[in-house]
Amino acid sequence: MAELPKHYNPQETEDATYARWEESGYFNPDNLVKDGIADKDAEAFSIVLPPPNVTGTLHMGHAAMLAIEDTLVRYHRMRGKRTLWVPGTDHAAIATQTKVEKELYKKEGSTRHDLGREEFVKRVEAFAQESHDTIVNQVRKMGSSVDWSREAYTLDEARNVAVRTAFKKMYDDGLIYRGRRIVNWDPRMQTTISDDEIEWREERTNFYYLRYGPFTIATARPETKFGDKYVVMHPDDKRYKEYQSGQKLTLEWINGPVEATVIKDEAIDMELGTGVMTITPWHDATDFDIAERHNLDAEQIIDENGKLLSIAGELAGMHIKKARPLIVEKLKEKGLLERVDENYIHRIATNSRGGELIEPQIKQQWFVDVNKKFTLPTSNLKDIADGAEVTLKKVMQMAVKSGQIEILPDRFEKIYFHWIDNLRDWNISRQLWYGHRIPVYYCTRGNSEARSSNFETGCQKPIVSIEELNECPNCKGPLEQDPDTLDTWFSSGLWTFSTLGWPEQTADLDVYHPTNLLETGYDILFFWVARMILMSGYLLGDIPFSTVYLHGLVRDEAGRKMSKSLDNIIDPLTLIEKYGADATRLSLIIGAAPGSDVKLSEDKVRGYKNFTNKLWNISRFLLMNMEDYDPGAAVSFSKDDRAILDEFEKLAEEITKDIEAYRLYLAAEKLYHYAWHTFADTILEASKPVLQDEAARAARQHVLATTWKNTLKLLHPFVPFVTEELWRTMPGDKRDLLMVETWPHQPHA
RNA sequence: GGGCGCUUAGCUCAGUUGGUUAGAGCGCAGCAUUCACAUUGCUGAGGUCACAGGUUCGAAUCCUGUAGCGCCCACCA
Repeated sequence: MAELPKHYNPQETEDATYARWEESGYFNPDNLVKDGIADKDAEAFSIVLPPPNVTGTLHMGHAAMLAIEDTLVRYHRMRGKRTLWVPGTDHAAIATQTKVEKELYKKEGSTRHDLGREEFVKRVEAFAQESHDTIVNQVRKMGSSVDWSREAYTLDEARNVAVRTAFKKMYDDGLIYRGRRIVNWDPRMQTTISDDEIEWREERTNFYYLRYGPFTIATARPETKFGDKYVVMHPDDKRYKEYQSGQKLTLEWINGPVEATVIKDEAIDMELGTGVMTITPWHDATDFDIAERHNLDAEQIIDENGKLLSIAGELAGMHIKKARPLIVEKLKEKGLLERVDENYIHRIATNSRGGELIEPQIKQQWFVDVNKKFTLPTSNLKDIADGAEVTLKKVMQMAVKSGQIEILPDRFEKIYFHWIDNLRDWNISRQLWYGHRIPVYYCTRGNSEARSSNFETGCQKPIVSIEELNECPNCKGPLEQDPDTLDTWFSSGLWTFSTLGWPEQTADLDVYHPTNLLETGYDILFFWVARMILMSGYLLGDIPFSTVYLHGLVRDEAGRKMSKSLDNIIDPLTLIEKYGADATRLSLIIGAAPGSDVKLSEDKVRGYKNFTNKLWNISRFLLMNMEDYDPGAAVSFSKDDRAILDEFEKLAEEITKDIEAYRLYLAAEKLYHYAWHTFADTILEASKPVLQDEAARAARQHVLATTWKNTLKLLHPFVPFVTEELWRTMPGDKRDLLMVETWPHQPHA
């Protein structure tokens, strides 16, 4: 038996250990079955890796995610289950495209339009590939036991088929429609974004009270007011009962007299200001809704670059930022400005990916209708019968309300329901070039404005196709594909089953779907988790996973978010190099209850590095006292021997319970305490004289060897590298790899 | 405006359905040096469990209120 070095040096062994795991093939459950490690009809345990964005490198949040998921996966694998963890990456359309556009502008001074669509997409693909390789390397460094043979990308060929299939089915069921609606337009990125991608900020601005005929109206955005020709008040407002709905008034406005129409609508807050407002349906969501209800005209004031249109008269062509003070000046001159409130707090919408101001615009876009009824032919959803008529909203609600999906911590279930209650139709089209192109074609024969026509008859209808089309299937005429791409979450929503082969009815889909667990950050509960429930519910009539485990954010030691501007980012790879992957993993698991943020400091990681060294030295001590150990010899245990074995049994039971209940932080802490302060400080110290005693030595050797081996098993999911390395040195019966050893406690036995 | 959460030792956090003197890690103080490990061991100091009421034989734990911090949602023009 070789003697171990005095200290544990993770750098020397981690990569080789990972290579041994990978070469064994046991990350792939098919091999577990083939080699008899898992029974061929053993229970399955499957999770998908939330695919990291190919926008660069992994951060501490990813490291936390990998640590938690790998711990659970390794536990279930040791429990003898057919365990599958599917890896992959996400094309993250808007984030990736923005990143490449920025670099392009910085390095070459050119825009995507200078390159053209095809060339630009090539550049993005090259960047994505590079990021992908970096990410894959980092995933390995963390020790993640993912099945690389099943790796997927949200934008690869197989996923494209899934996306087009899903789109077509939804379109055919009337759940996807194209419509002119008010959307969130980012003038800088030149694309729309969904409601969820908006980040609201508060800003102190001037609030202008303007004379509008006999009324006073108020606005923070006078530059939108040129075209206002509807004046709206609440139907119950007694102050304005002399005005009738539909009544016309001629009054003096910014660029001369206008004919205004009185509208009565209950959306108006009588308490607020004067209780009267004018509306700008083209550039405000509330106003748009009012206009829709009363069938009013909408006029565009601001163009897609944020500049005023001809309606602004002499200010046409000017950017709204510049124009505002000039408009105010003009209003003042005309005597239309009554007063200004200078301390008004205005909420402004910005793009959460890039921070640019959002300018609402009316645009032709594709939407998913979340309130439209459809029939679910077959349903595995609890409380929804085969053939039931439901809506997407209802599917999302029922999956959680019925208890079929459990969200941890459970307070997020409330947040989830609240979000669904407020959910509006999902804008899925993006004016980006990187992403799944919308699988819709327009026949352009005799129809030069194909995309803006209303598609009533024949081949003037849009053609939705799973296969790529080159000519119109009706008239063989030329086709034009919709230039837009899909919201990245449309493809991510399919992730649990698109990675398993859907739309093919594969064996993987049969065995591993629904997945058991979805572990991700709480910040993407709506973006992703909800969309997966929607897609799986609709396309499969099933849940995508039965448990959702939401981890918190990894913050710096002062509790601040890690960000470039604060320069407080800790790179997981740096930590791994300095302290080892095991110490890094433990520091992200201990003290991290689901849903709560973790504060990370290097001190914490250093502490766990010491712990891995302690484990090393426990083994070292044991080996030094095992030269004459005969694992097969019959021994009789003393009372103390039995006490050690009993105590371990209790520990194993507790750890198992904690892991089953997703209390990883508790399990890890208990193991830490047991290994260090019970096994090393108490049991080993007490064993030193016992090992000197000829009569008691053999039994104690046996107790220490078996207990320590079992402790390594319990520890393995948390600190896989050091335990795997130590496993090689342990005497007695064992499998080659600790990774596929049997868990030392069977629950429900 | 609506909703949710947090507040326990200097710091980071446990405390699983209310039950004996409230725990851990880090940090701090003292002691120990060729013992598996100084990346160590032993000992110790340190808490009116945010505050005020209430329920109970018994409350860090349940209820009500207050304060501070944080998060989510929302069409106050």
